[in-house]
Amino acid sequence: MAKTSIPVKLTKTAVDNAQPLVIDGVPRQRLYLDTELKGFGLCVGARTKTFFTQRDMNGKTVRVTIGRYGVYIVAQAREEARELLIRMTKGINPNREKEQRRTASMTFGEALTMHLDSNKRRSERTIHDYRYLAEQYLSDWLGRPLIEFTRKDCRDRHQKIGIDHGPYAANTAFRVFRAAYNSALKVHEELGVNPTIAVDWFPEERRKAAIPSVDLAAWFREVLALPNPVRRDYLLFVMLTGLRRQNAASVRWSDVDWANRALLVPSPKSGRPFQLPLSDLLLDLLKGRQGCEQTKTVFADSPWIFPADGKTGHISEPREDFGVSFTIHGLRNTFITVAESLDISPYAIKMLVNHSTPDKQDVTAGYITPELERLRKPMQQITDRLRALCQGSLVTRV
DNA sequence: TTCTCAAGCGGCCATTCGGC
DNA sequence: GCCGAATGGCCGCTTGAGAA
Repeated sequence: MAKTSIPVKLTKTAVDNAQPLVIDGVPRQRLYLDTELKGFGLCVGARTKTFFTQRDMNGKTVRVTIGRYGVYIVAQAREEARELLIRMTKGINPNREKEQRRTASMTFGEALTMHLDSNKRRSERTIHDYRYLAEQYLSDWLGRPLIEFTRKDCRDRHQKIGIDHGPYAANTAFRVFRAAYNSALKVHEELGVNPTIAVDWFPEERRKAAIPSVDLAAWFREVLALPNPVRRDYLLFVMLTGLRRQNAASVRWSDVDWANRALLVPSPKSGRPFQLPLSDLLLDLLKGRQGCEQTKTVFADSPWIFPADGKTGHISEPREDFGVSFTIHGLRNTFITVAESLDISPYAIKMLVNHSTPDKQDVTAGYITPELERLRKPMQQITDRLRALCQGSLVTRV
């Protein structure tokens, strides 16, 4: 069997010639142990040659890395090894020392730099925002070692920022601190639990961009006046289904279950395919699309309900010059807002808009057919309310 | 679409273990 | 003290959930 360690006088020539062990064509580490200075050696891997020292301490072998060949020449490594061995003889474990030094010295600023410099791709905007937040709200913490921060420090500072600058500033500033700390924690396990665990986060309102109910009638009139029927029907479809815009844009005729009056959404963001009940108005809309001249002629072979010229073959980001300002996602928010204004359970709303629910992990059941009938009534209620709002008949009551 | 965060995976390397 | 093997951690990469 090939030896994994070889006694040799470590010289430049010996190190240059040192090769890793190769078993079945796979390179494995091989140790070259110096015959001149006991405890000094070279670890040769597939790509690197690393000097080390090794000595038994308290019954266990402690091996300390000196550095890579190329950075160190043999003489420098041997000298370093000699010093390390002297200290190890005195009972000092250099690995423990190294660990403690690293932990004790890394500051919040360094951790933040490490976090932002990591190989994860981040936009310029993100980097700018993180730096701004750290310098704006935690500037006096940047030079402080992470190991010094306590849970009380984090909790108190978060509260103070909240009072001085508002809850959103406090939360975002501490998200930055948390991320930087967690990055450091990947390197320094000794840092322990992230002290932001003690932060009493301020509640945040989810930003919504629903079309105000008073504007819905005007919006509806503008939609009906659109010259392109595909765009017109797409906007109404998003509003009436509450689907995410990509899911709505990519629905196919084969996704429509006419018999069960349902639409299959095969790949929503949640990952779980689900069936959405189709209200009367949605069925009418889809039948209208089927009967449309454009569908029968120009897009006769298209699998898409909202076909378009272009790479995907279906509609993409329609931008219309509307009097009523809105976004496509805002139509989904409008659906949710209207649903919330009705006497519909939060669970049913979550199911309808495909948000995560407590039973989310149950993906083995496939499509959620048992939910379909339970959701049919609330879906019809939402559609009826949206129709009334669009026709302007409920504006004064909502 | 963009971003954070978490988790999984494989390859490689630093460190530890245990027998001699 | 030496030696071979095992272990565990780091790194790069990918994927996916969730939020906005």
